[in-house]
Amino acid sequence: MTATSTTTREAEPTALHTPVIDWFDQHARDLPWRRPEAGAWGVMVSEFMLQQTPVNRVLPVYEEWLTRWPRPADLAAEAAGEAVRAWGRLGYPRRALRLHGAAAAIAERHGGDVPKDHHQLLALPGVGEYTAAAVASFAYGQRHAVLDTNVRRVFARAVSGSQYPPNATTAAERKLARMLLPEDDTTASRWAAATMELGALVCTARTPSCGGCPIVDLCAWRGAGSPAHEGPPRRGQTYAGTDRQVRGKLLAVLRESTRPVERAALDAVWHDPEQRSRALTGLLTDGLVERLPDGRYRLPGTD
DNA sequence: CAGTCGTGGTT
DNA sequence: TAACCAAGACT
Repeated sequence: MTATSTTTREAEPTALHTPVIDWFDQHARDLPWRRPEAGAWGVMVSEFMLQQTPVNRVLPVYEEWLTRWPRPADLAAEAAGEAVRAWGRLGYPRRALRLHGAAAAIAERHGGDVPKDHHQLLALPGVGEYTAAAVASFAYGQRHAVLDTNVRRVFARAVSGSQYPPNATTAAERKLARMLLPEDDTTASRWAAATMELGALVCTARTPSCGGCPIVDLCAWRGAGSPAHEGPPRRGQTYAGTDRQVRGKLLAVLRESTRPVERAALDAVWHDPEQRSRALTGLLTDGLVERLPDGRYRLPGTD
């Protein structure tokens, strides 16, 4: 026997794998981007949409996009403004612009196929550390540490014994995630999806369902008596009255209009002229809005 | 590294 | 009801 009798009471890193993956086999949601027919492009589209937007709101828009633009080249052939319009009310519409840009880069540089290489993925607009790892892992079955907010919370609790992870991803978290990663690609990919799902369904931020957790007996946070988060409040951003709200209102007008709109129509969305102007300038700078020679406005490239 | 960037459901 | 939260990226 490999007598790995440790003197500590810490579980072996691999002790978490089987219960979490078995739980995933039983409880994984049947999401469209997890089905084989989704392909790498489906996975990539879903990852963009899921950046800061809940699954339930993504589902219908995802279906629309994949039906309308089944391949990256299909999206790349459209005006960027069409992507912004089809983004609907998912929020953070710059993601639509970036996804359109990623599709164009894939069409031009990668022969129309979502690249498999992690470094090439990272080079695409809108693809950061998380999304590159997620696409490589979920679409191509590669072995990557996939650190999203769910996984970070699961690790913070189960391993580090904290209620919440740090505000920003730390080097220590990356190191831990790599240490916990199963050796073979297939299991690692499964592990990534399973830990994410566990965080989304059981080990939730507000009120975790520890009764249904497959690793509750191994959880360091539970073992410590579920201590409350220490330190300053983790976030706090009001939305009402911010430039973001004004930008949202402006863009909503343009999204819903097939035709270019007059400046007056945009001015009607907000009372404060200064903030209005600042928001519109920001949208123009970001490339989310286009100003025509006649002074009207529209989503970029739309007729 | 902290600020910015949408939107809507839940507590 | 105000605050929190949701598969982040970018500057």
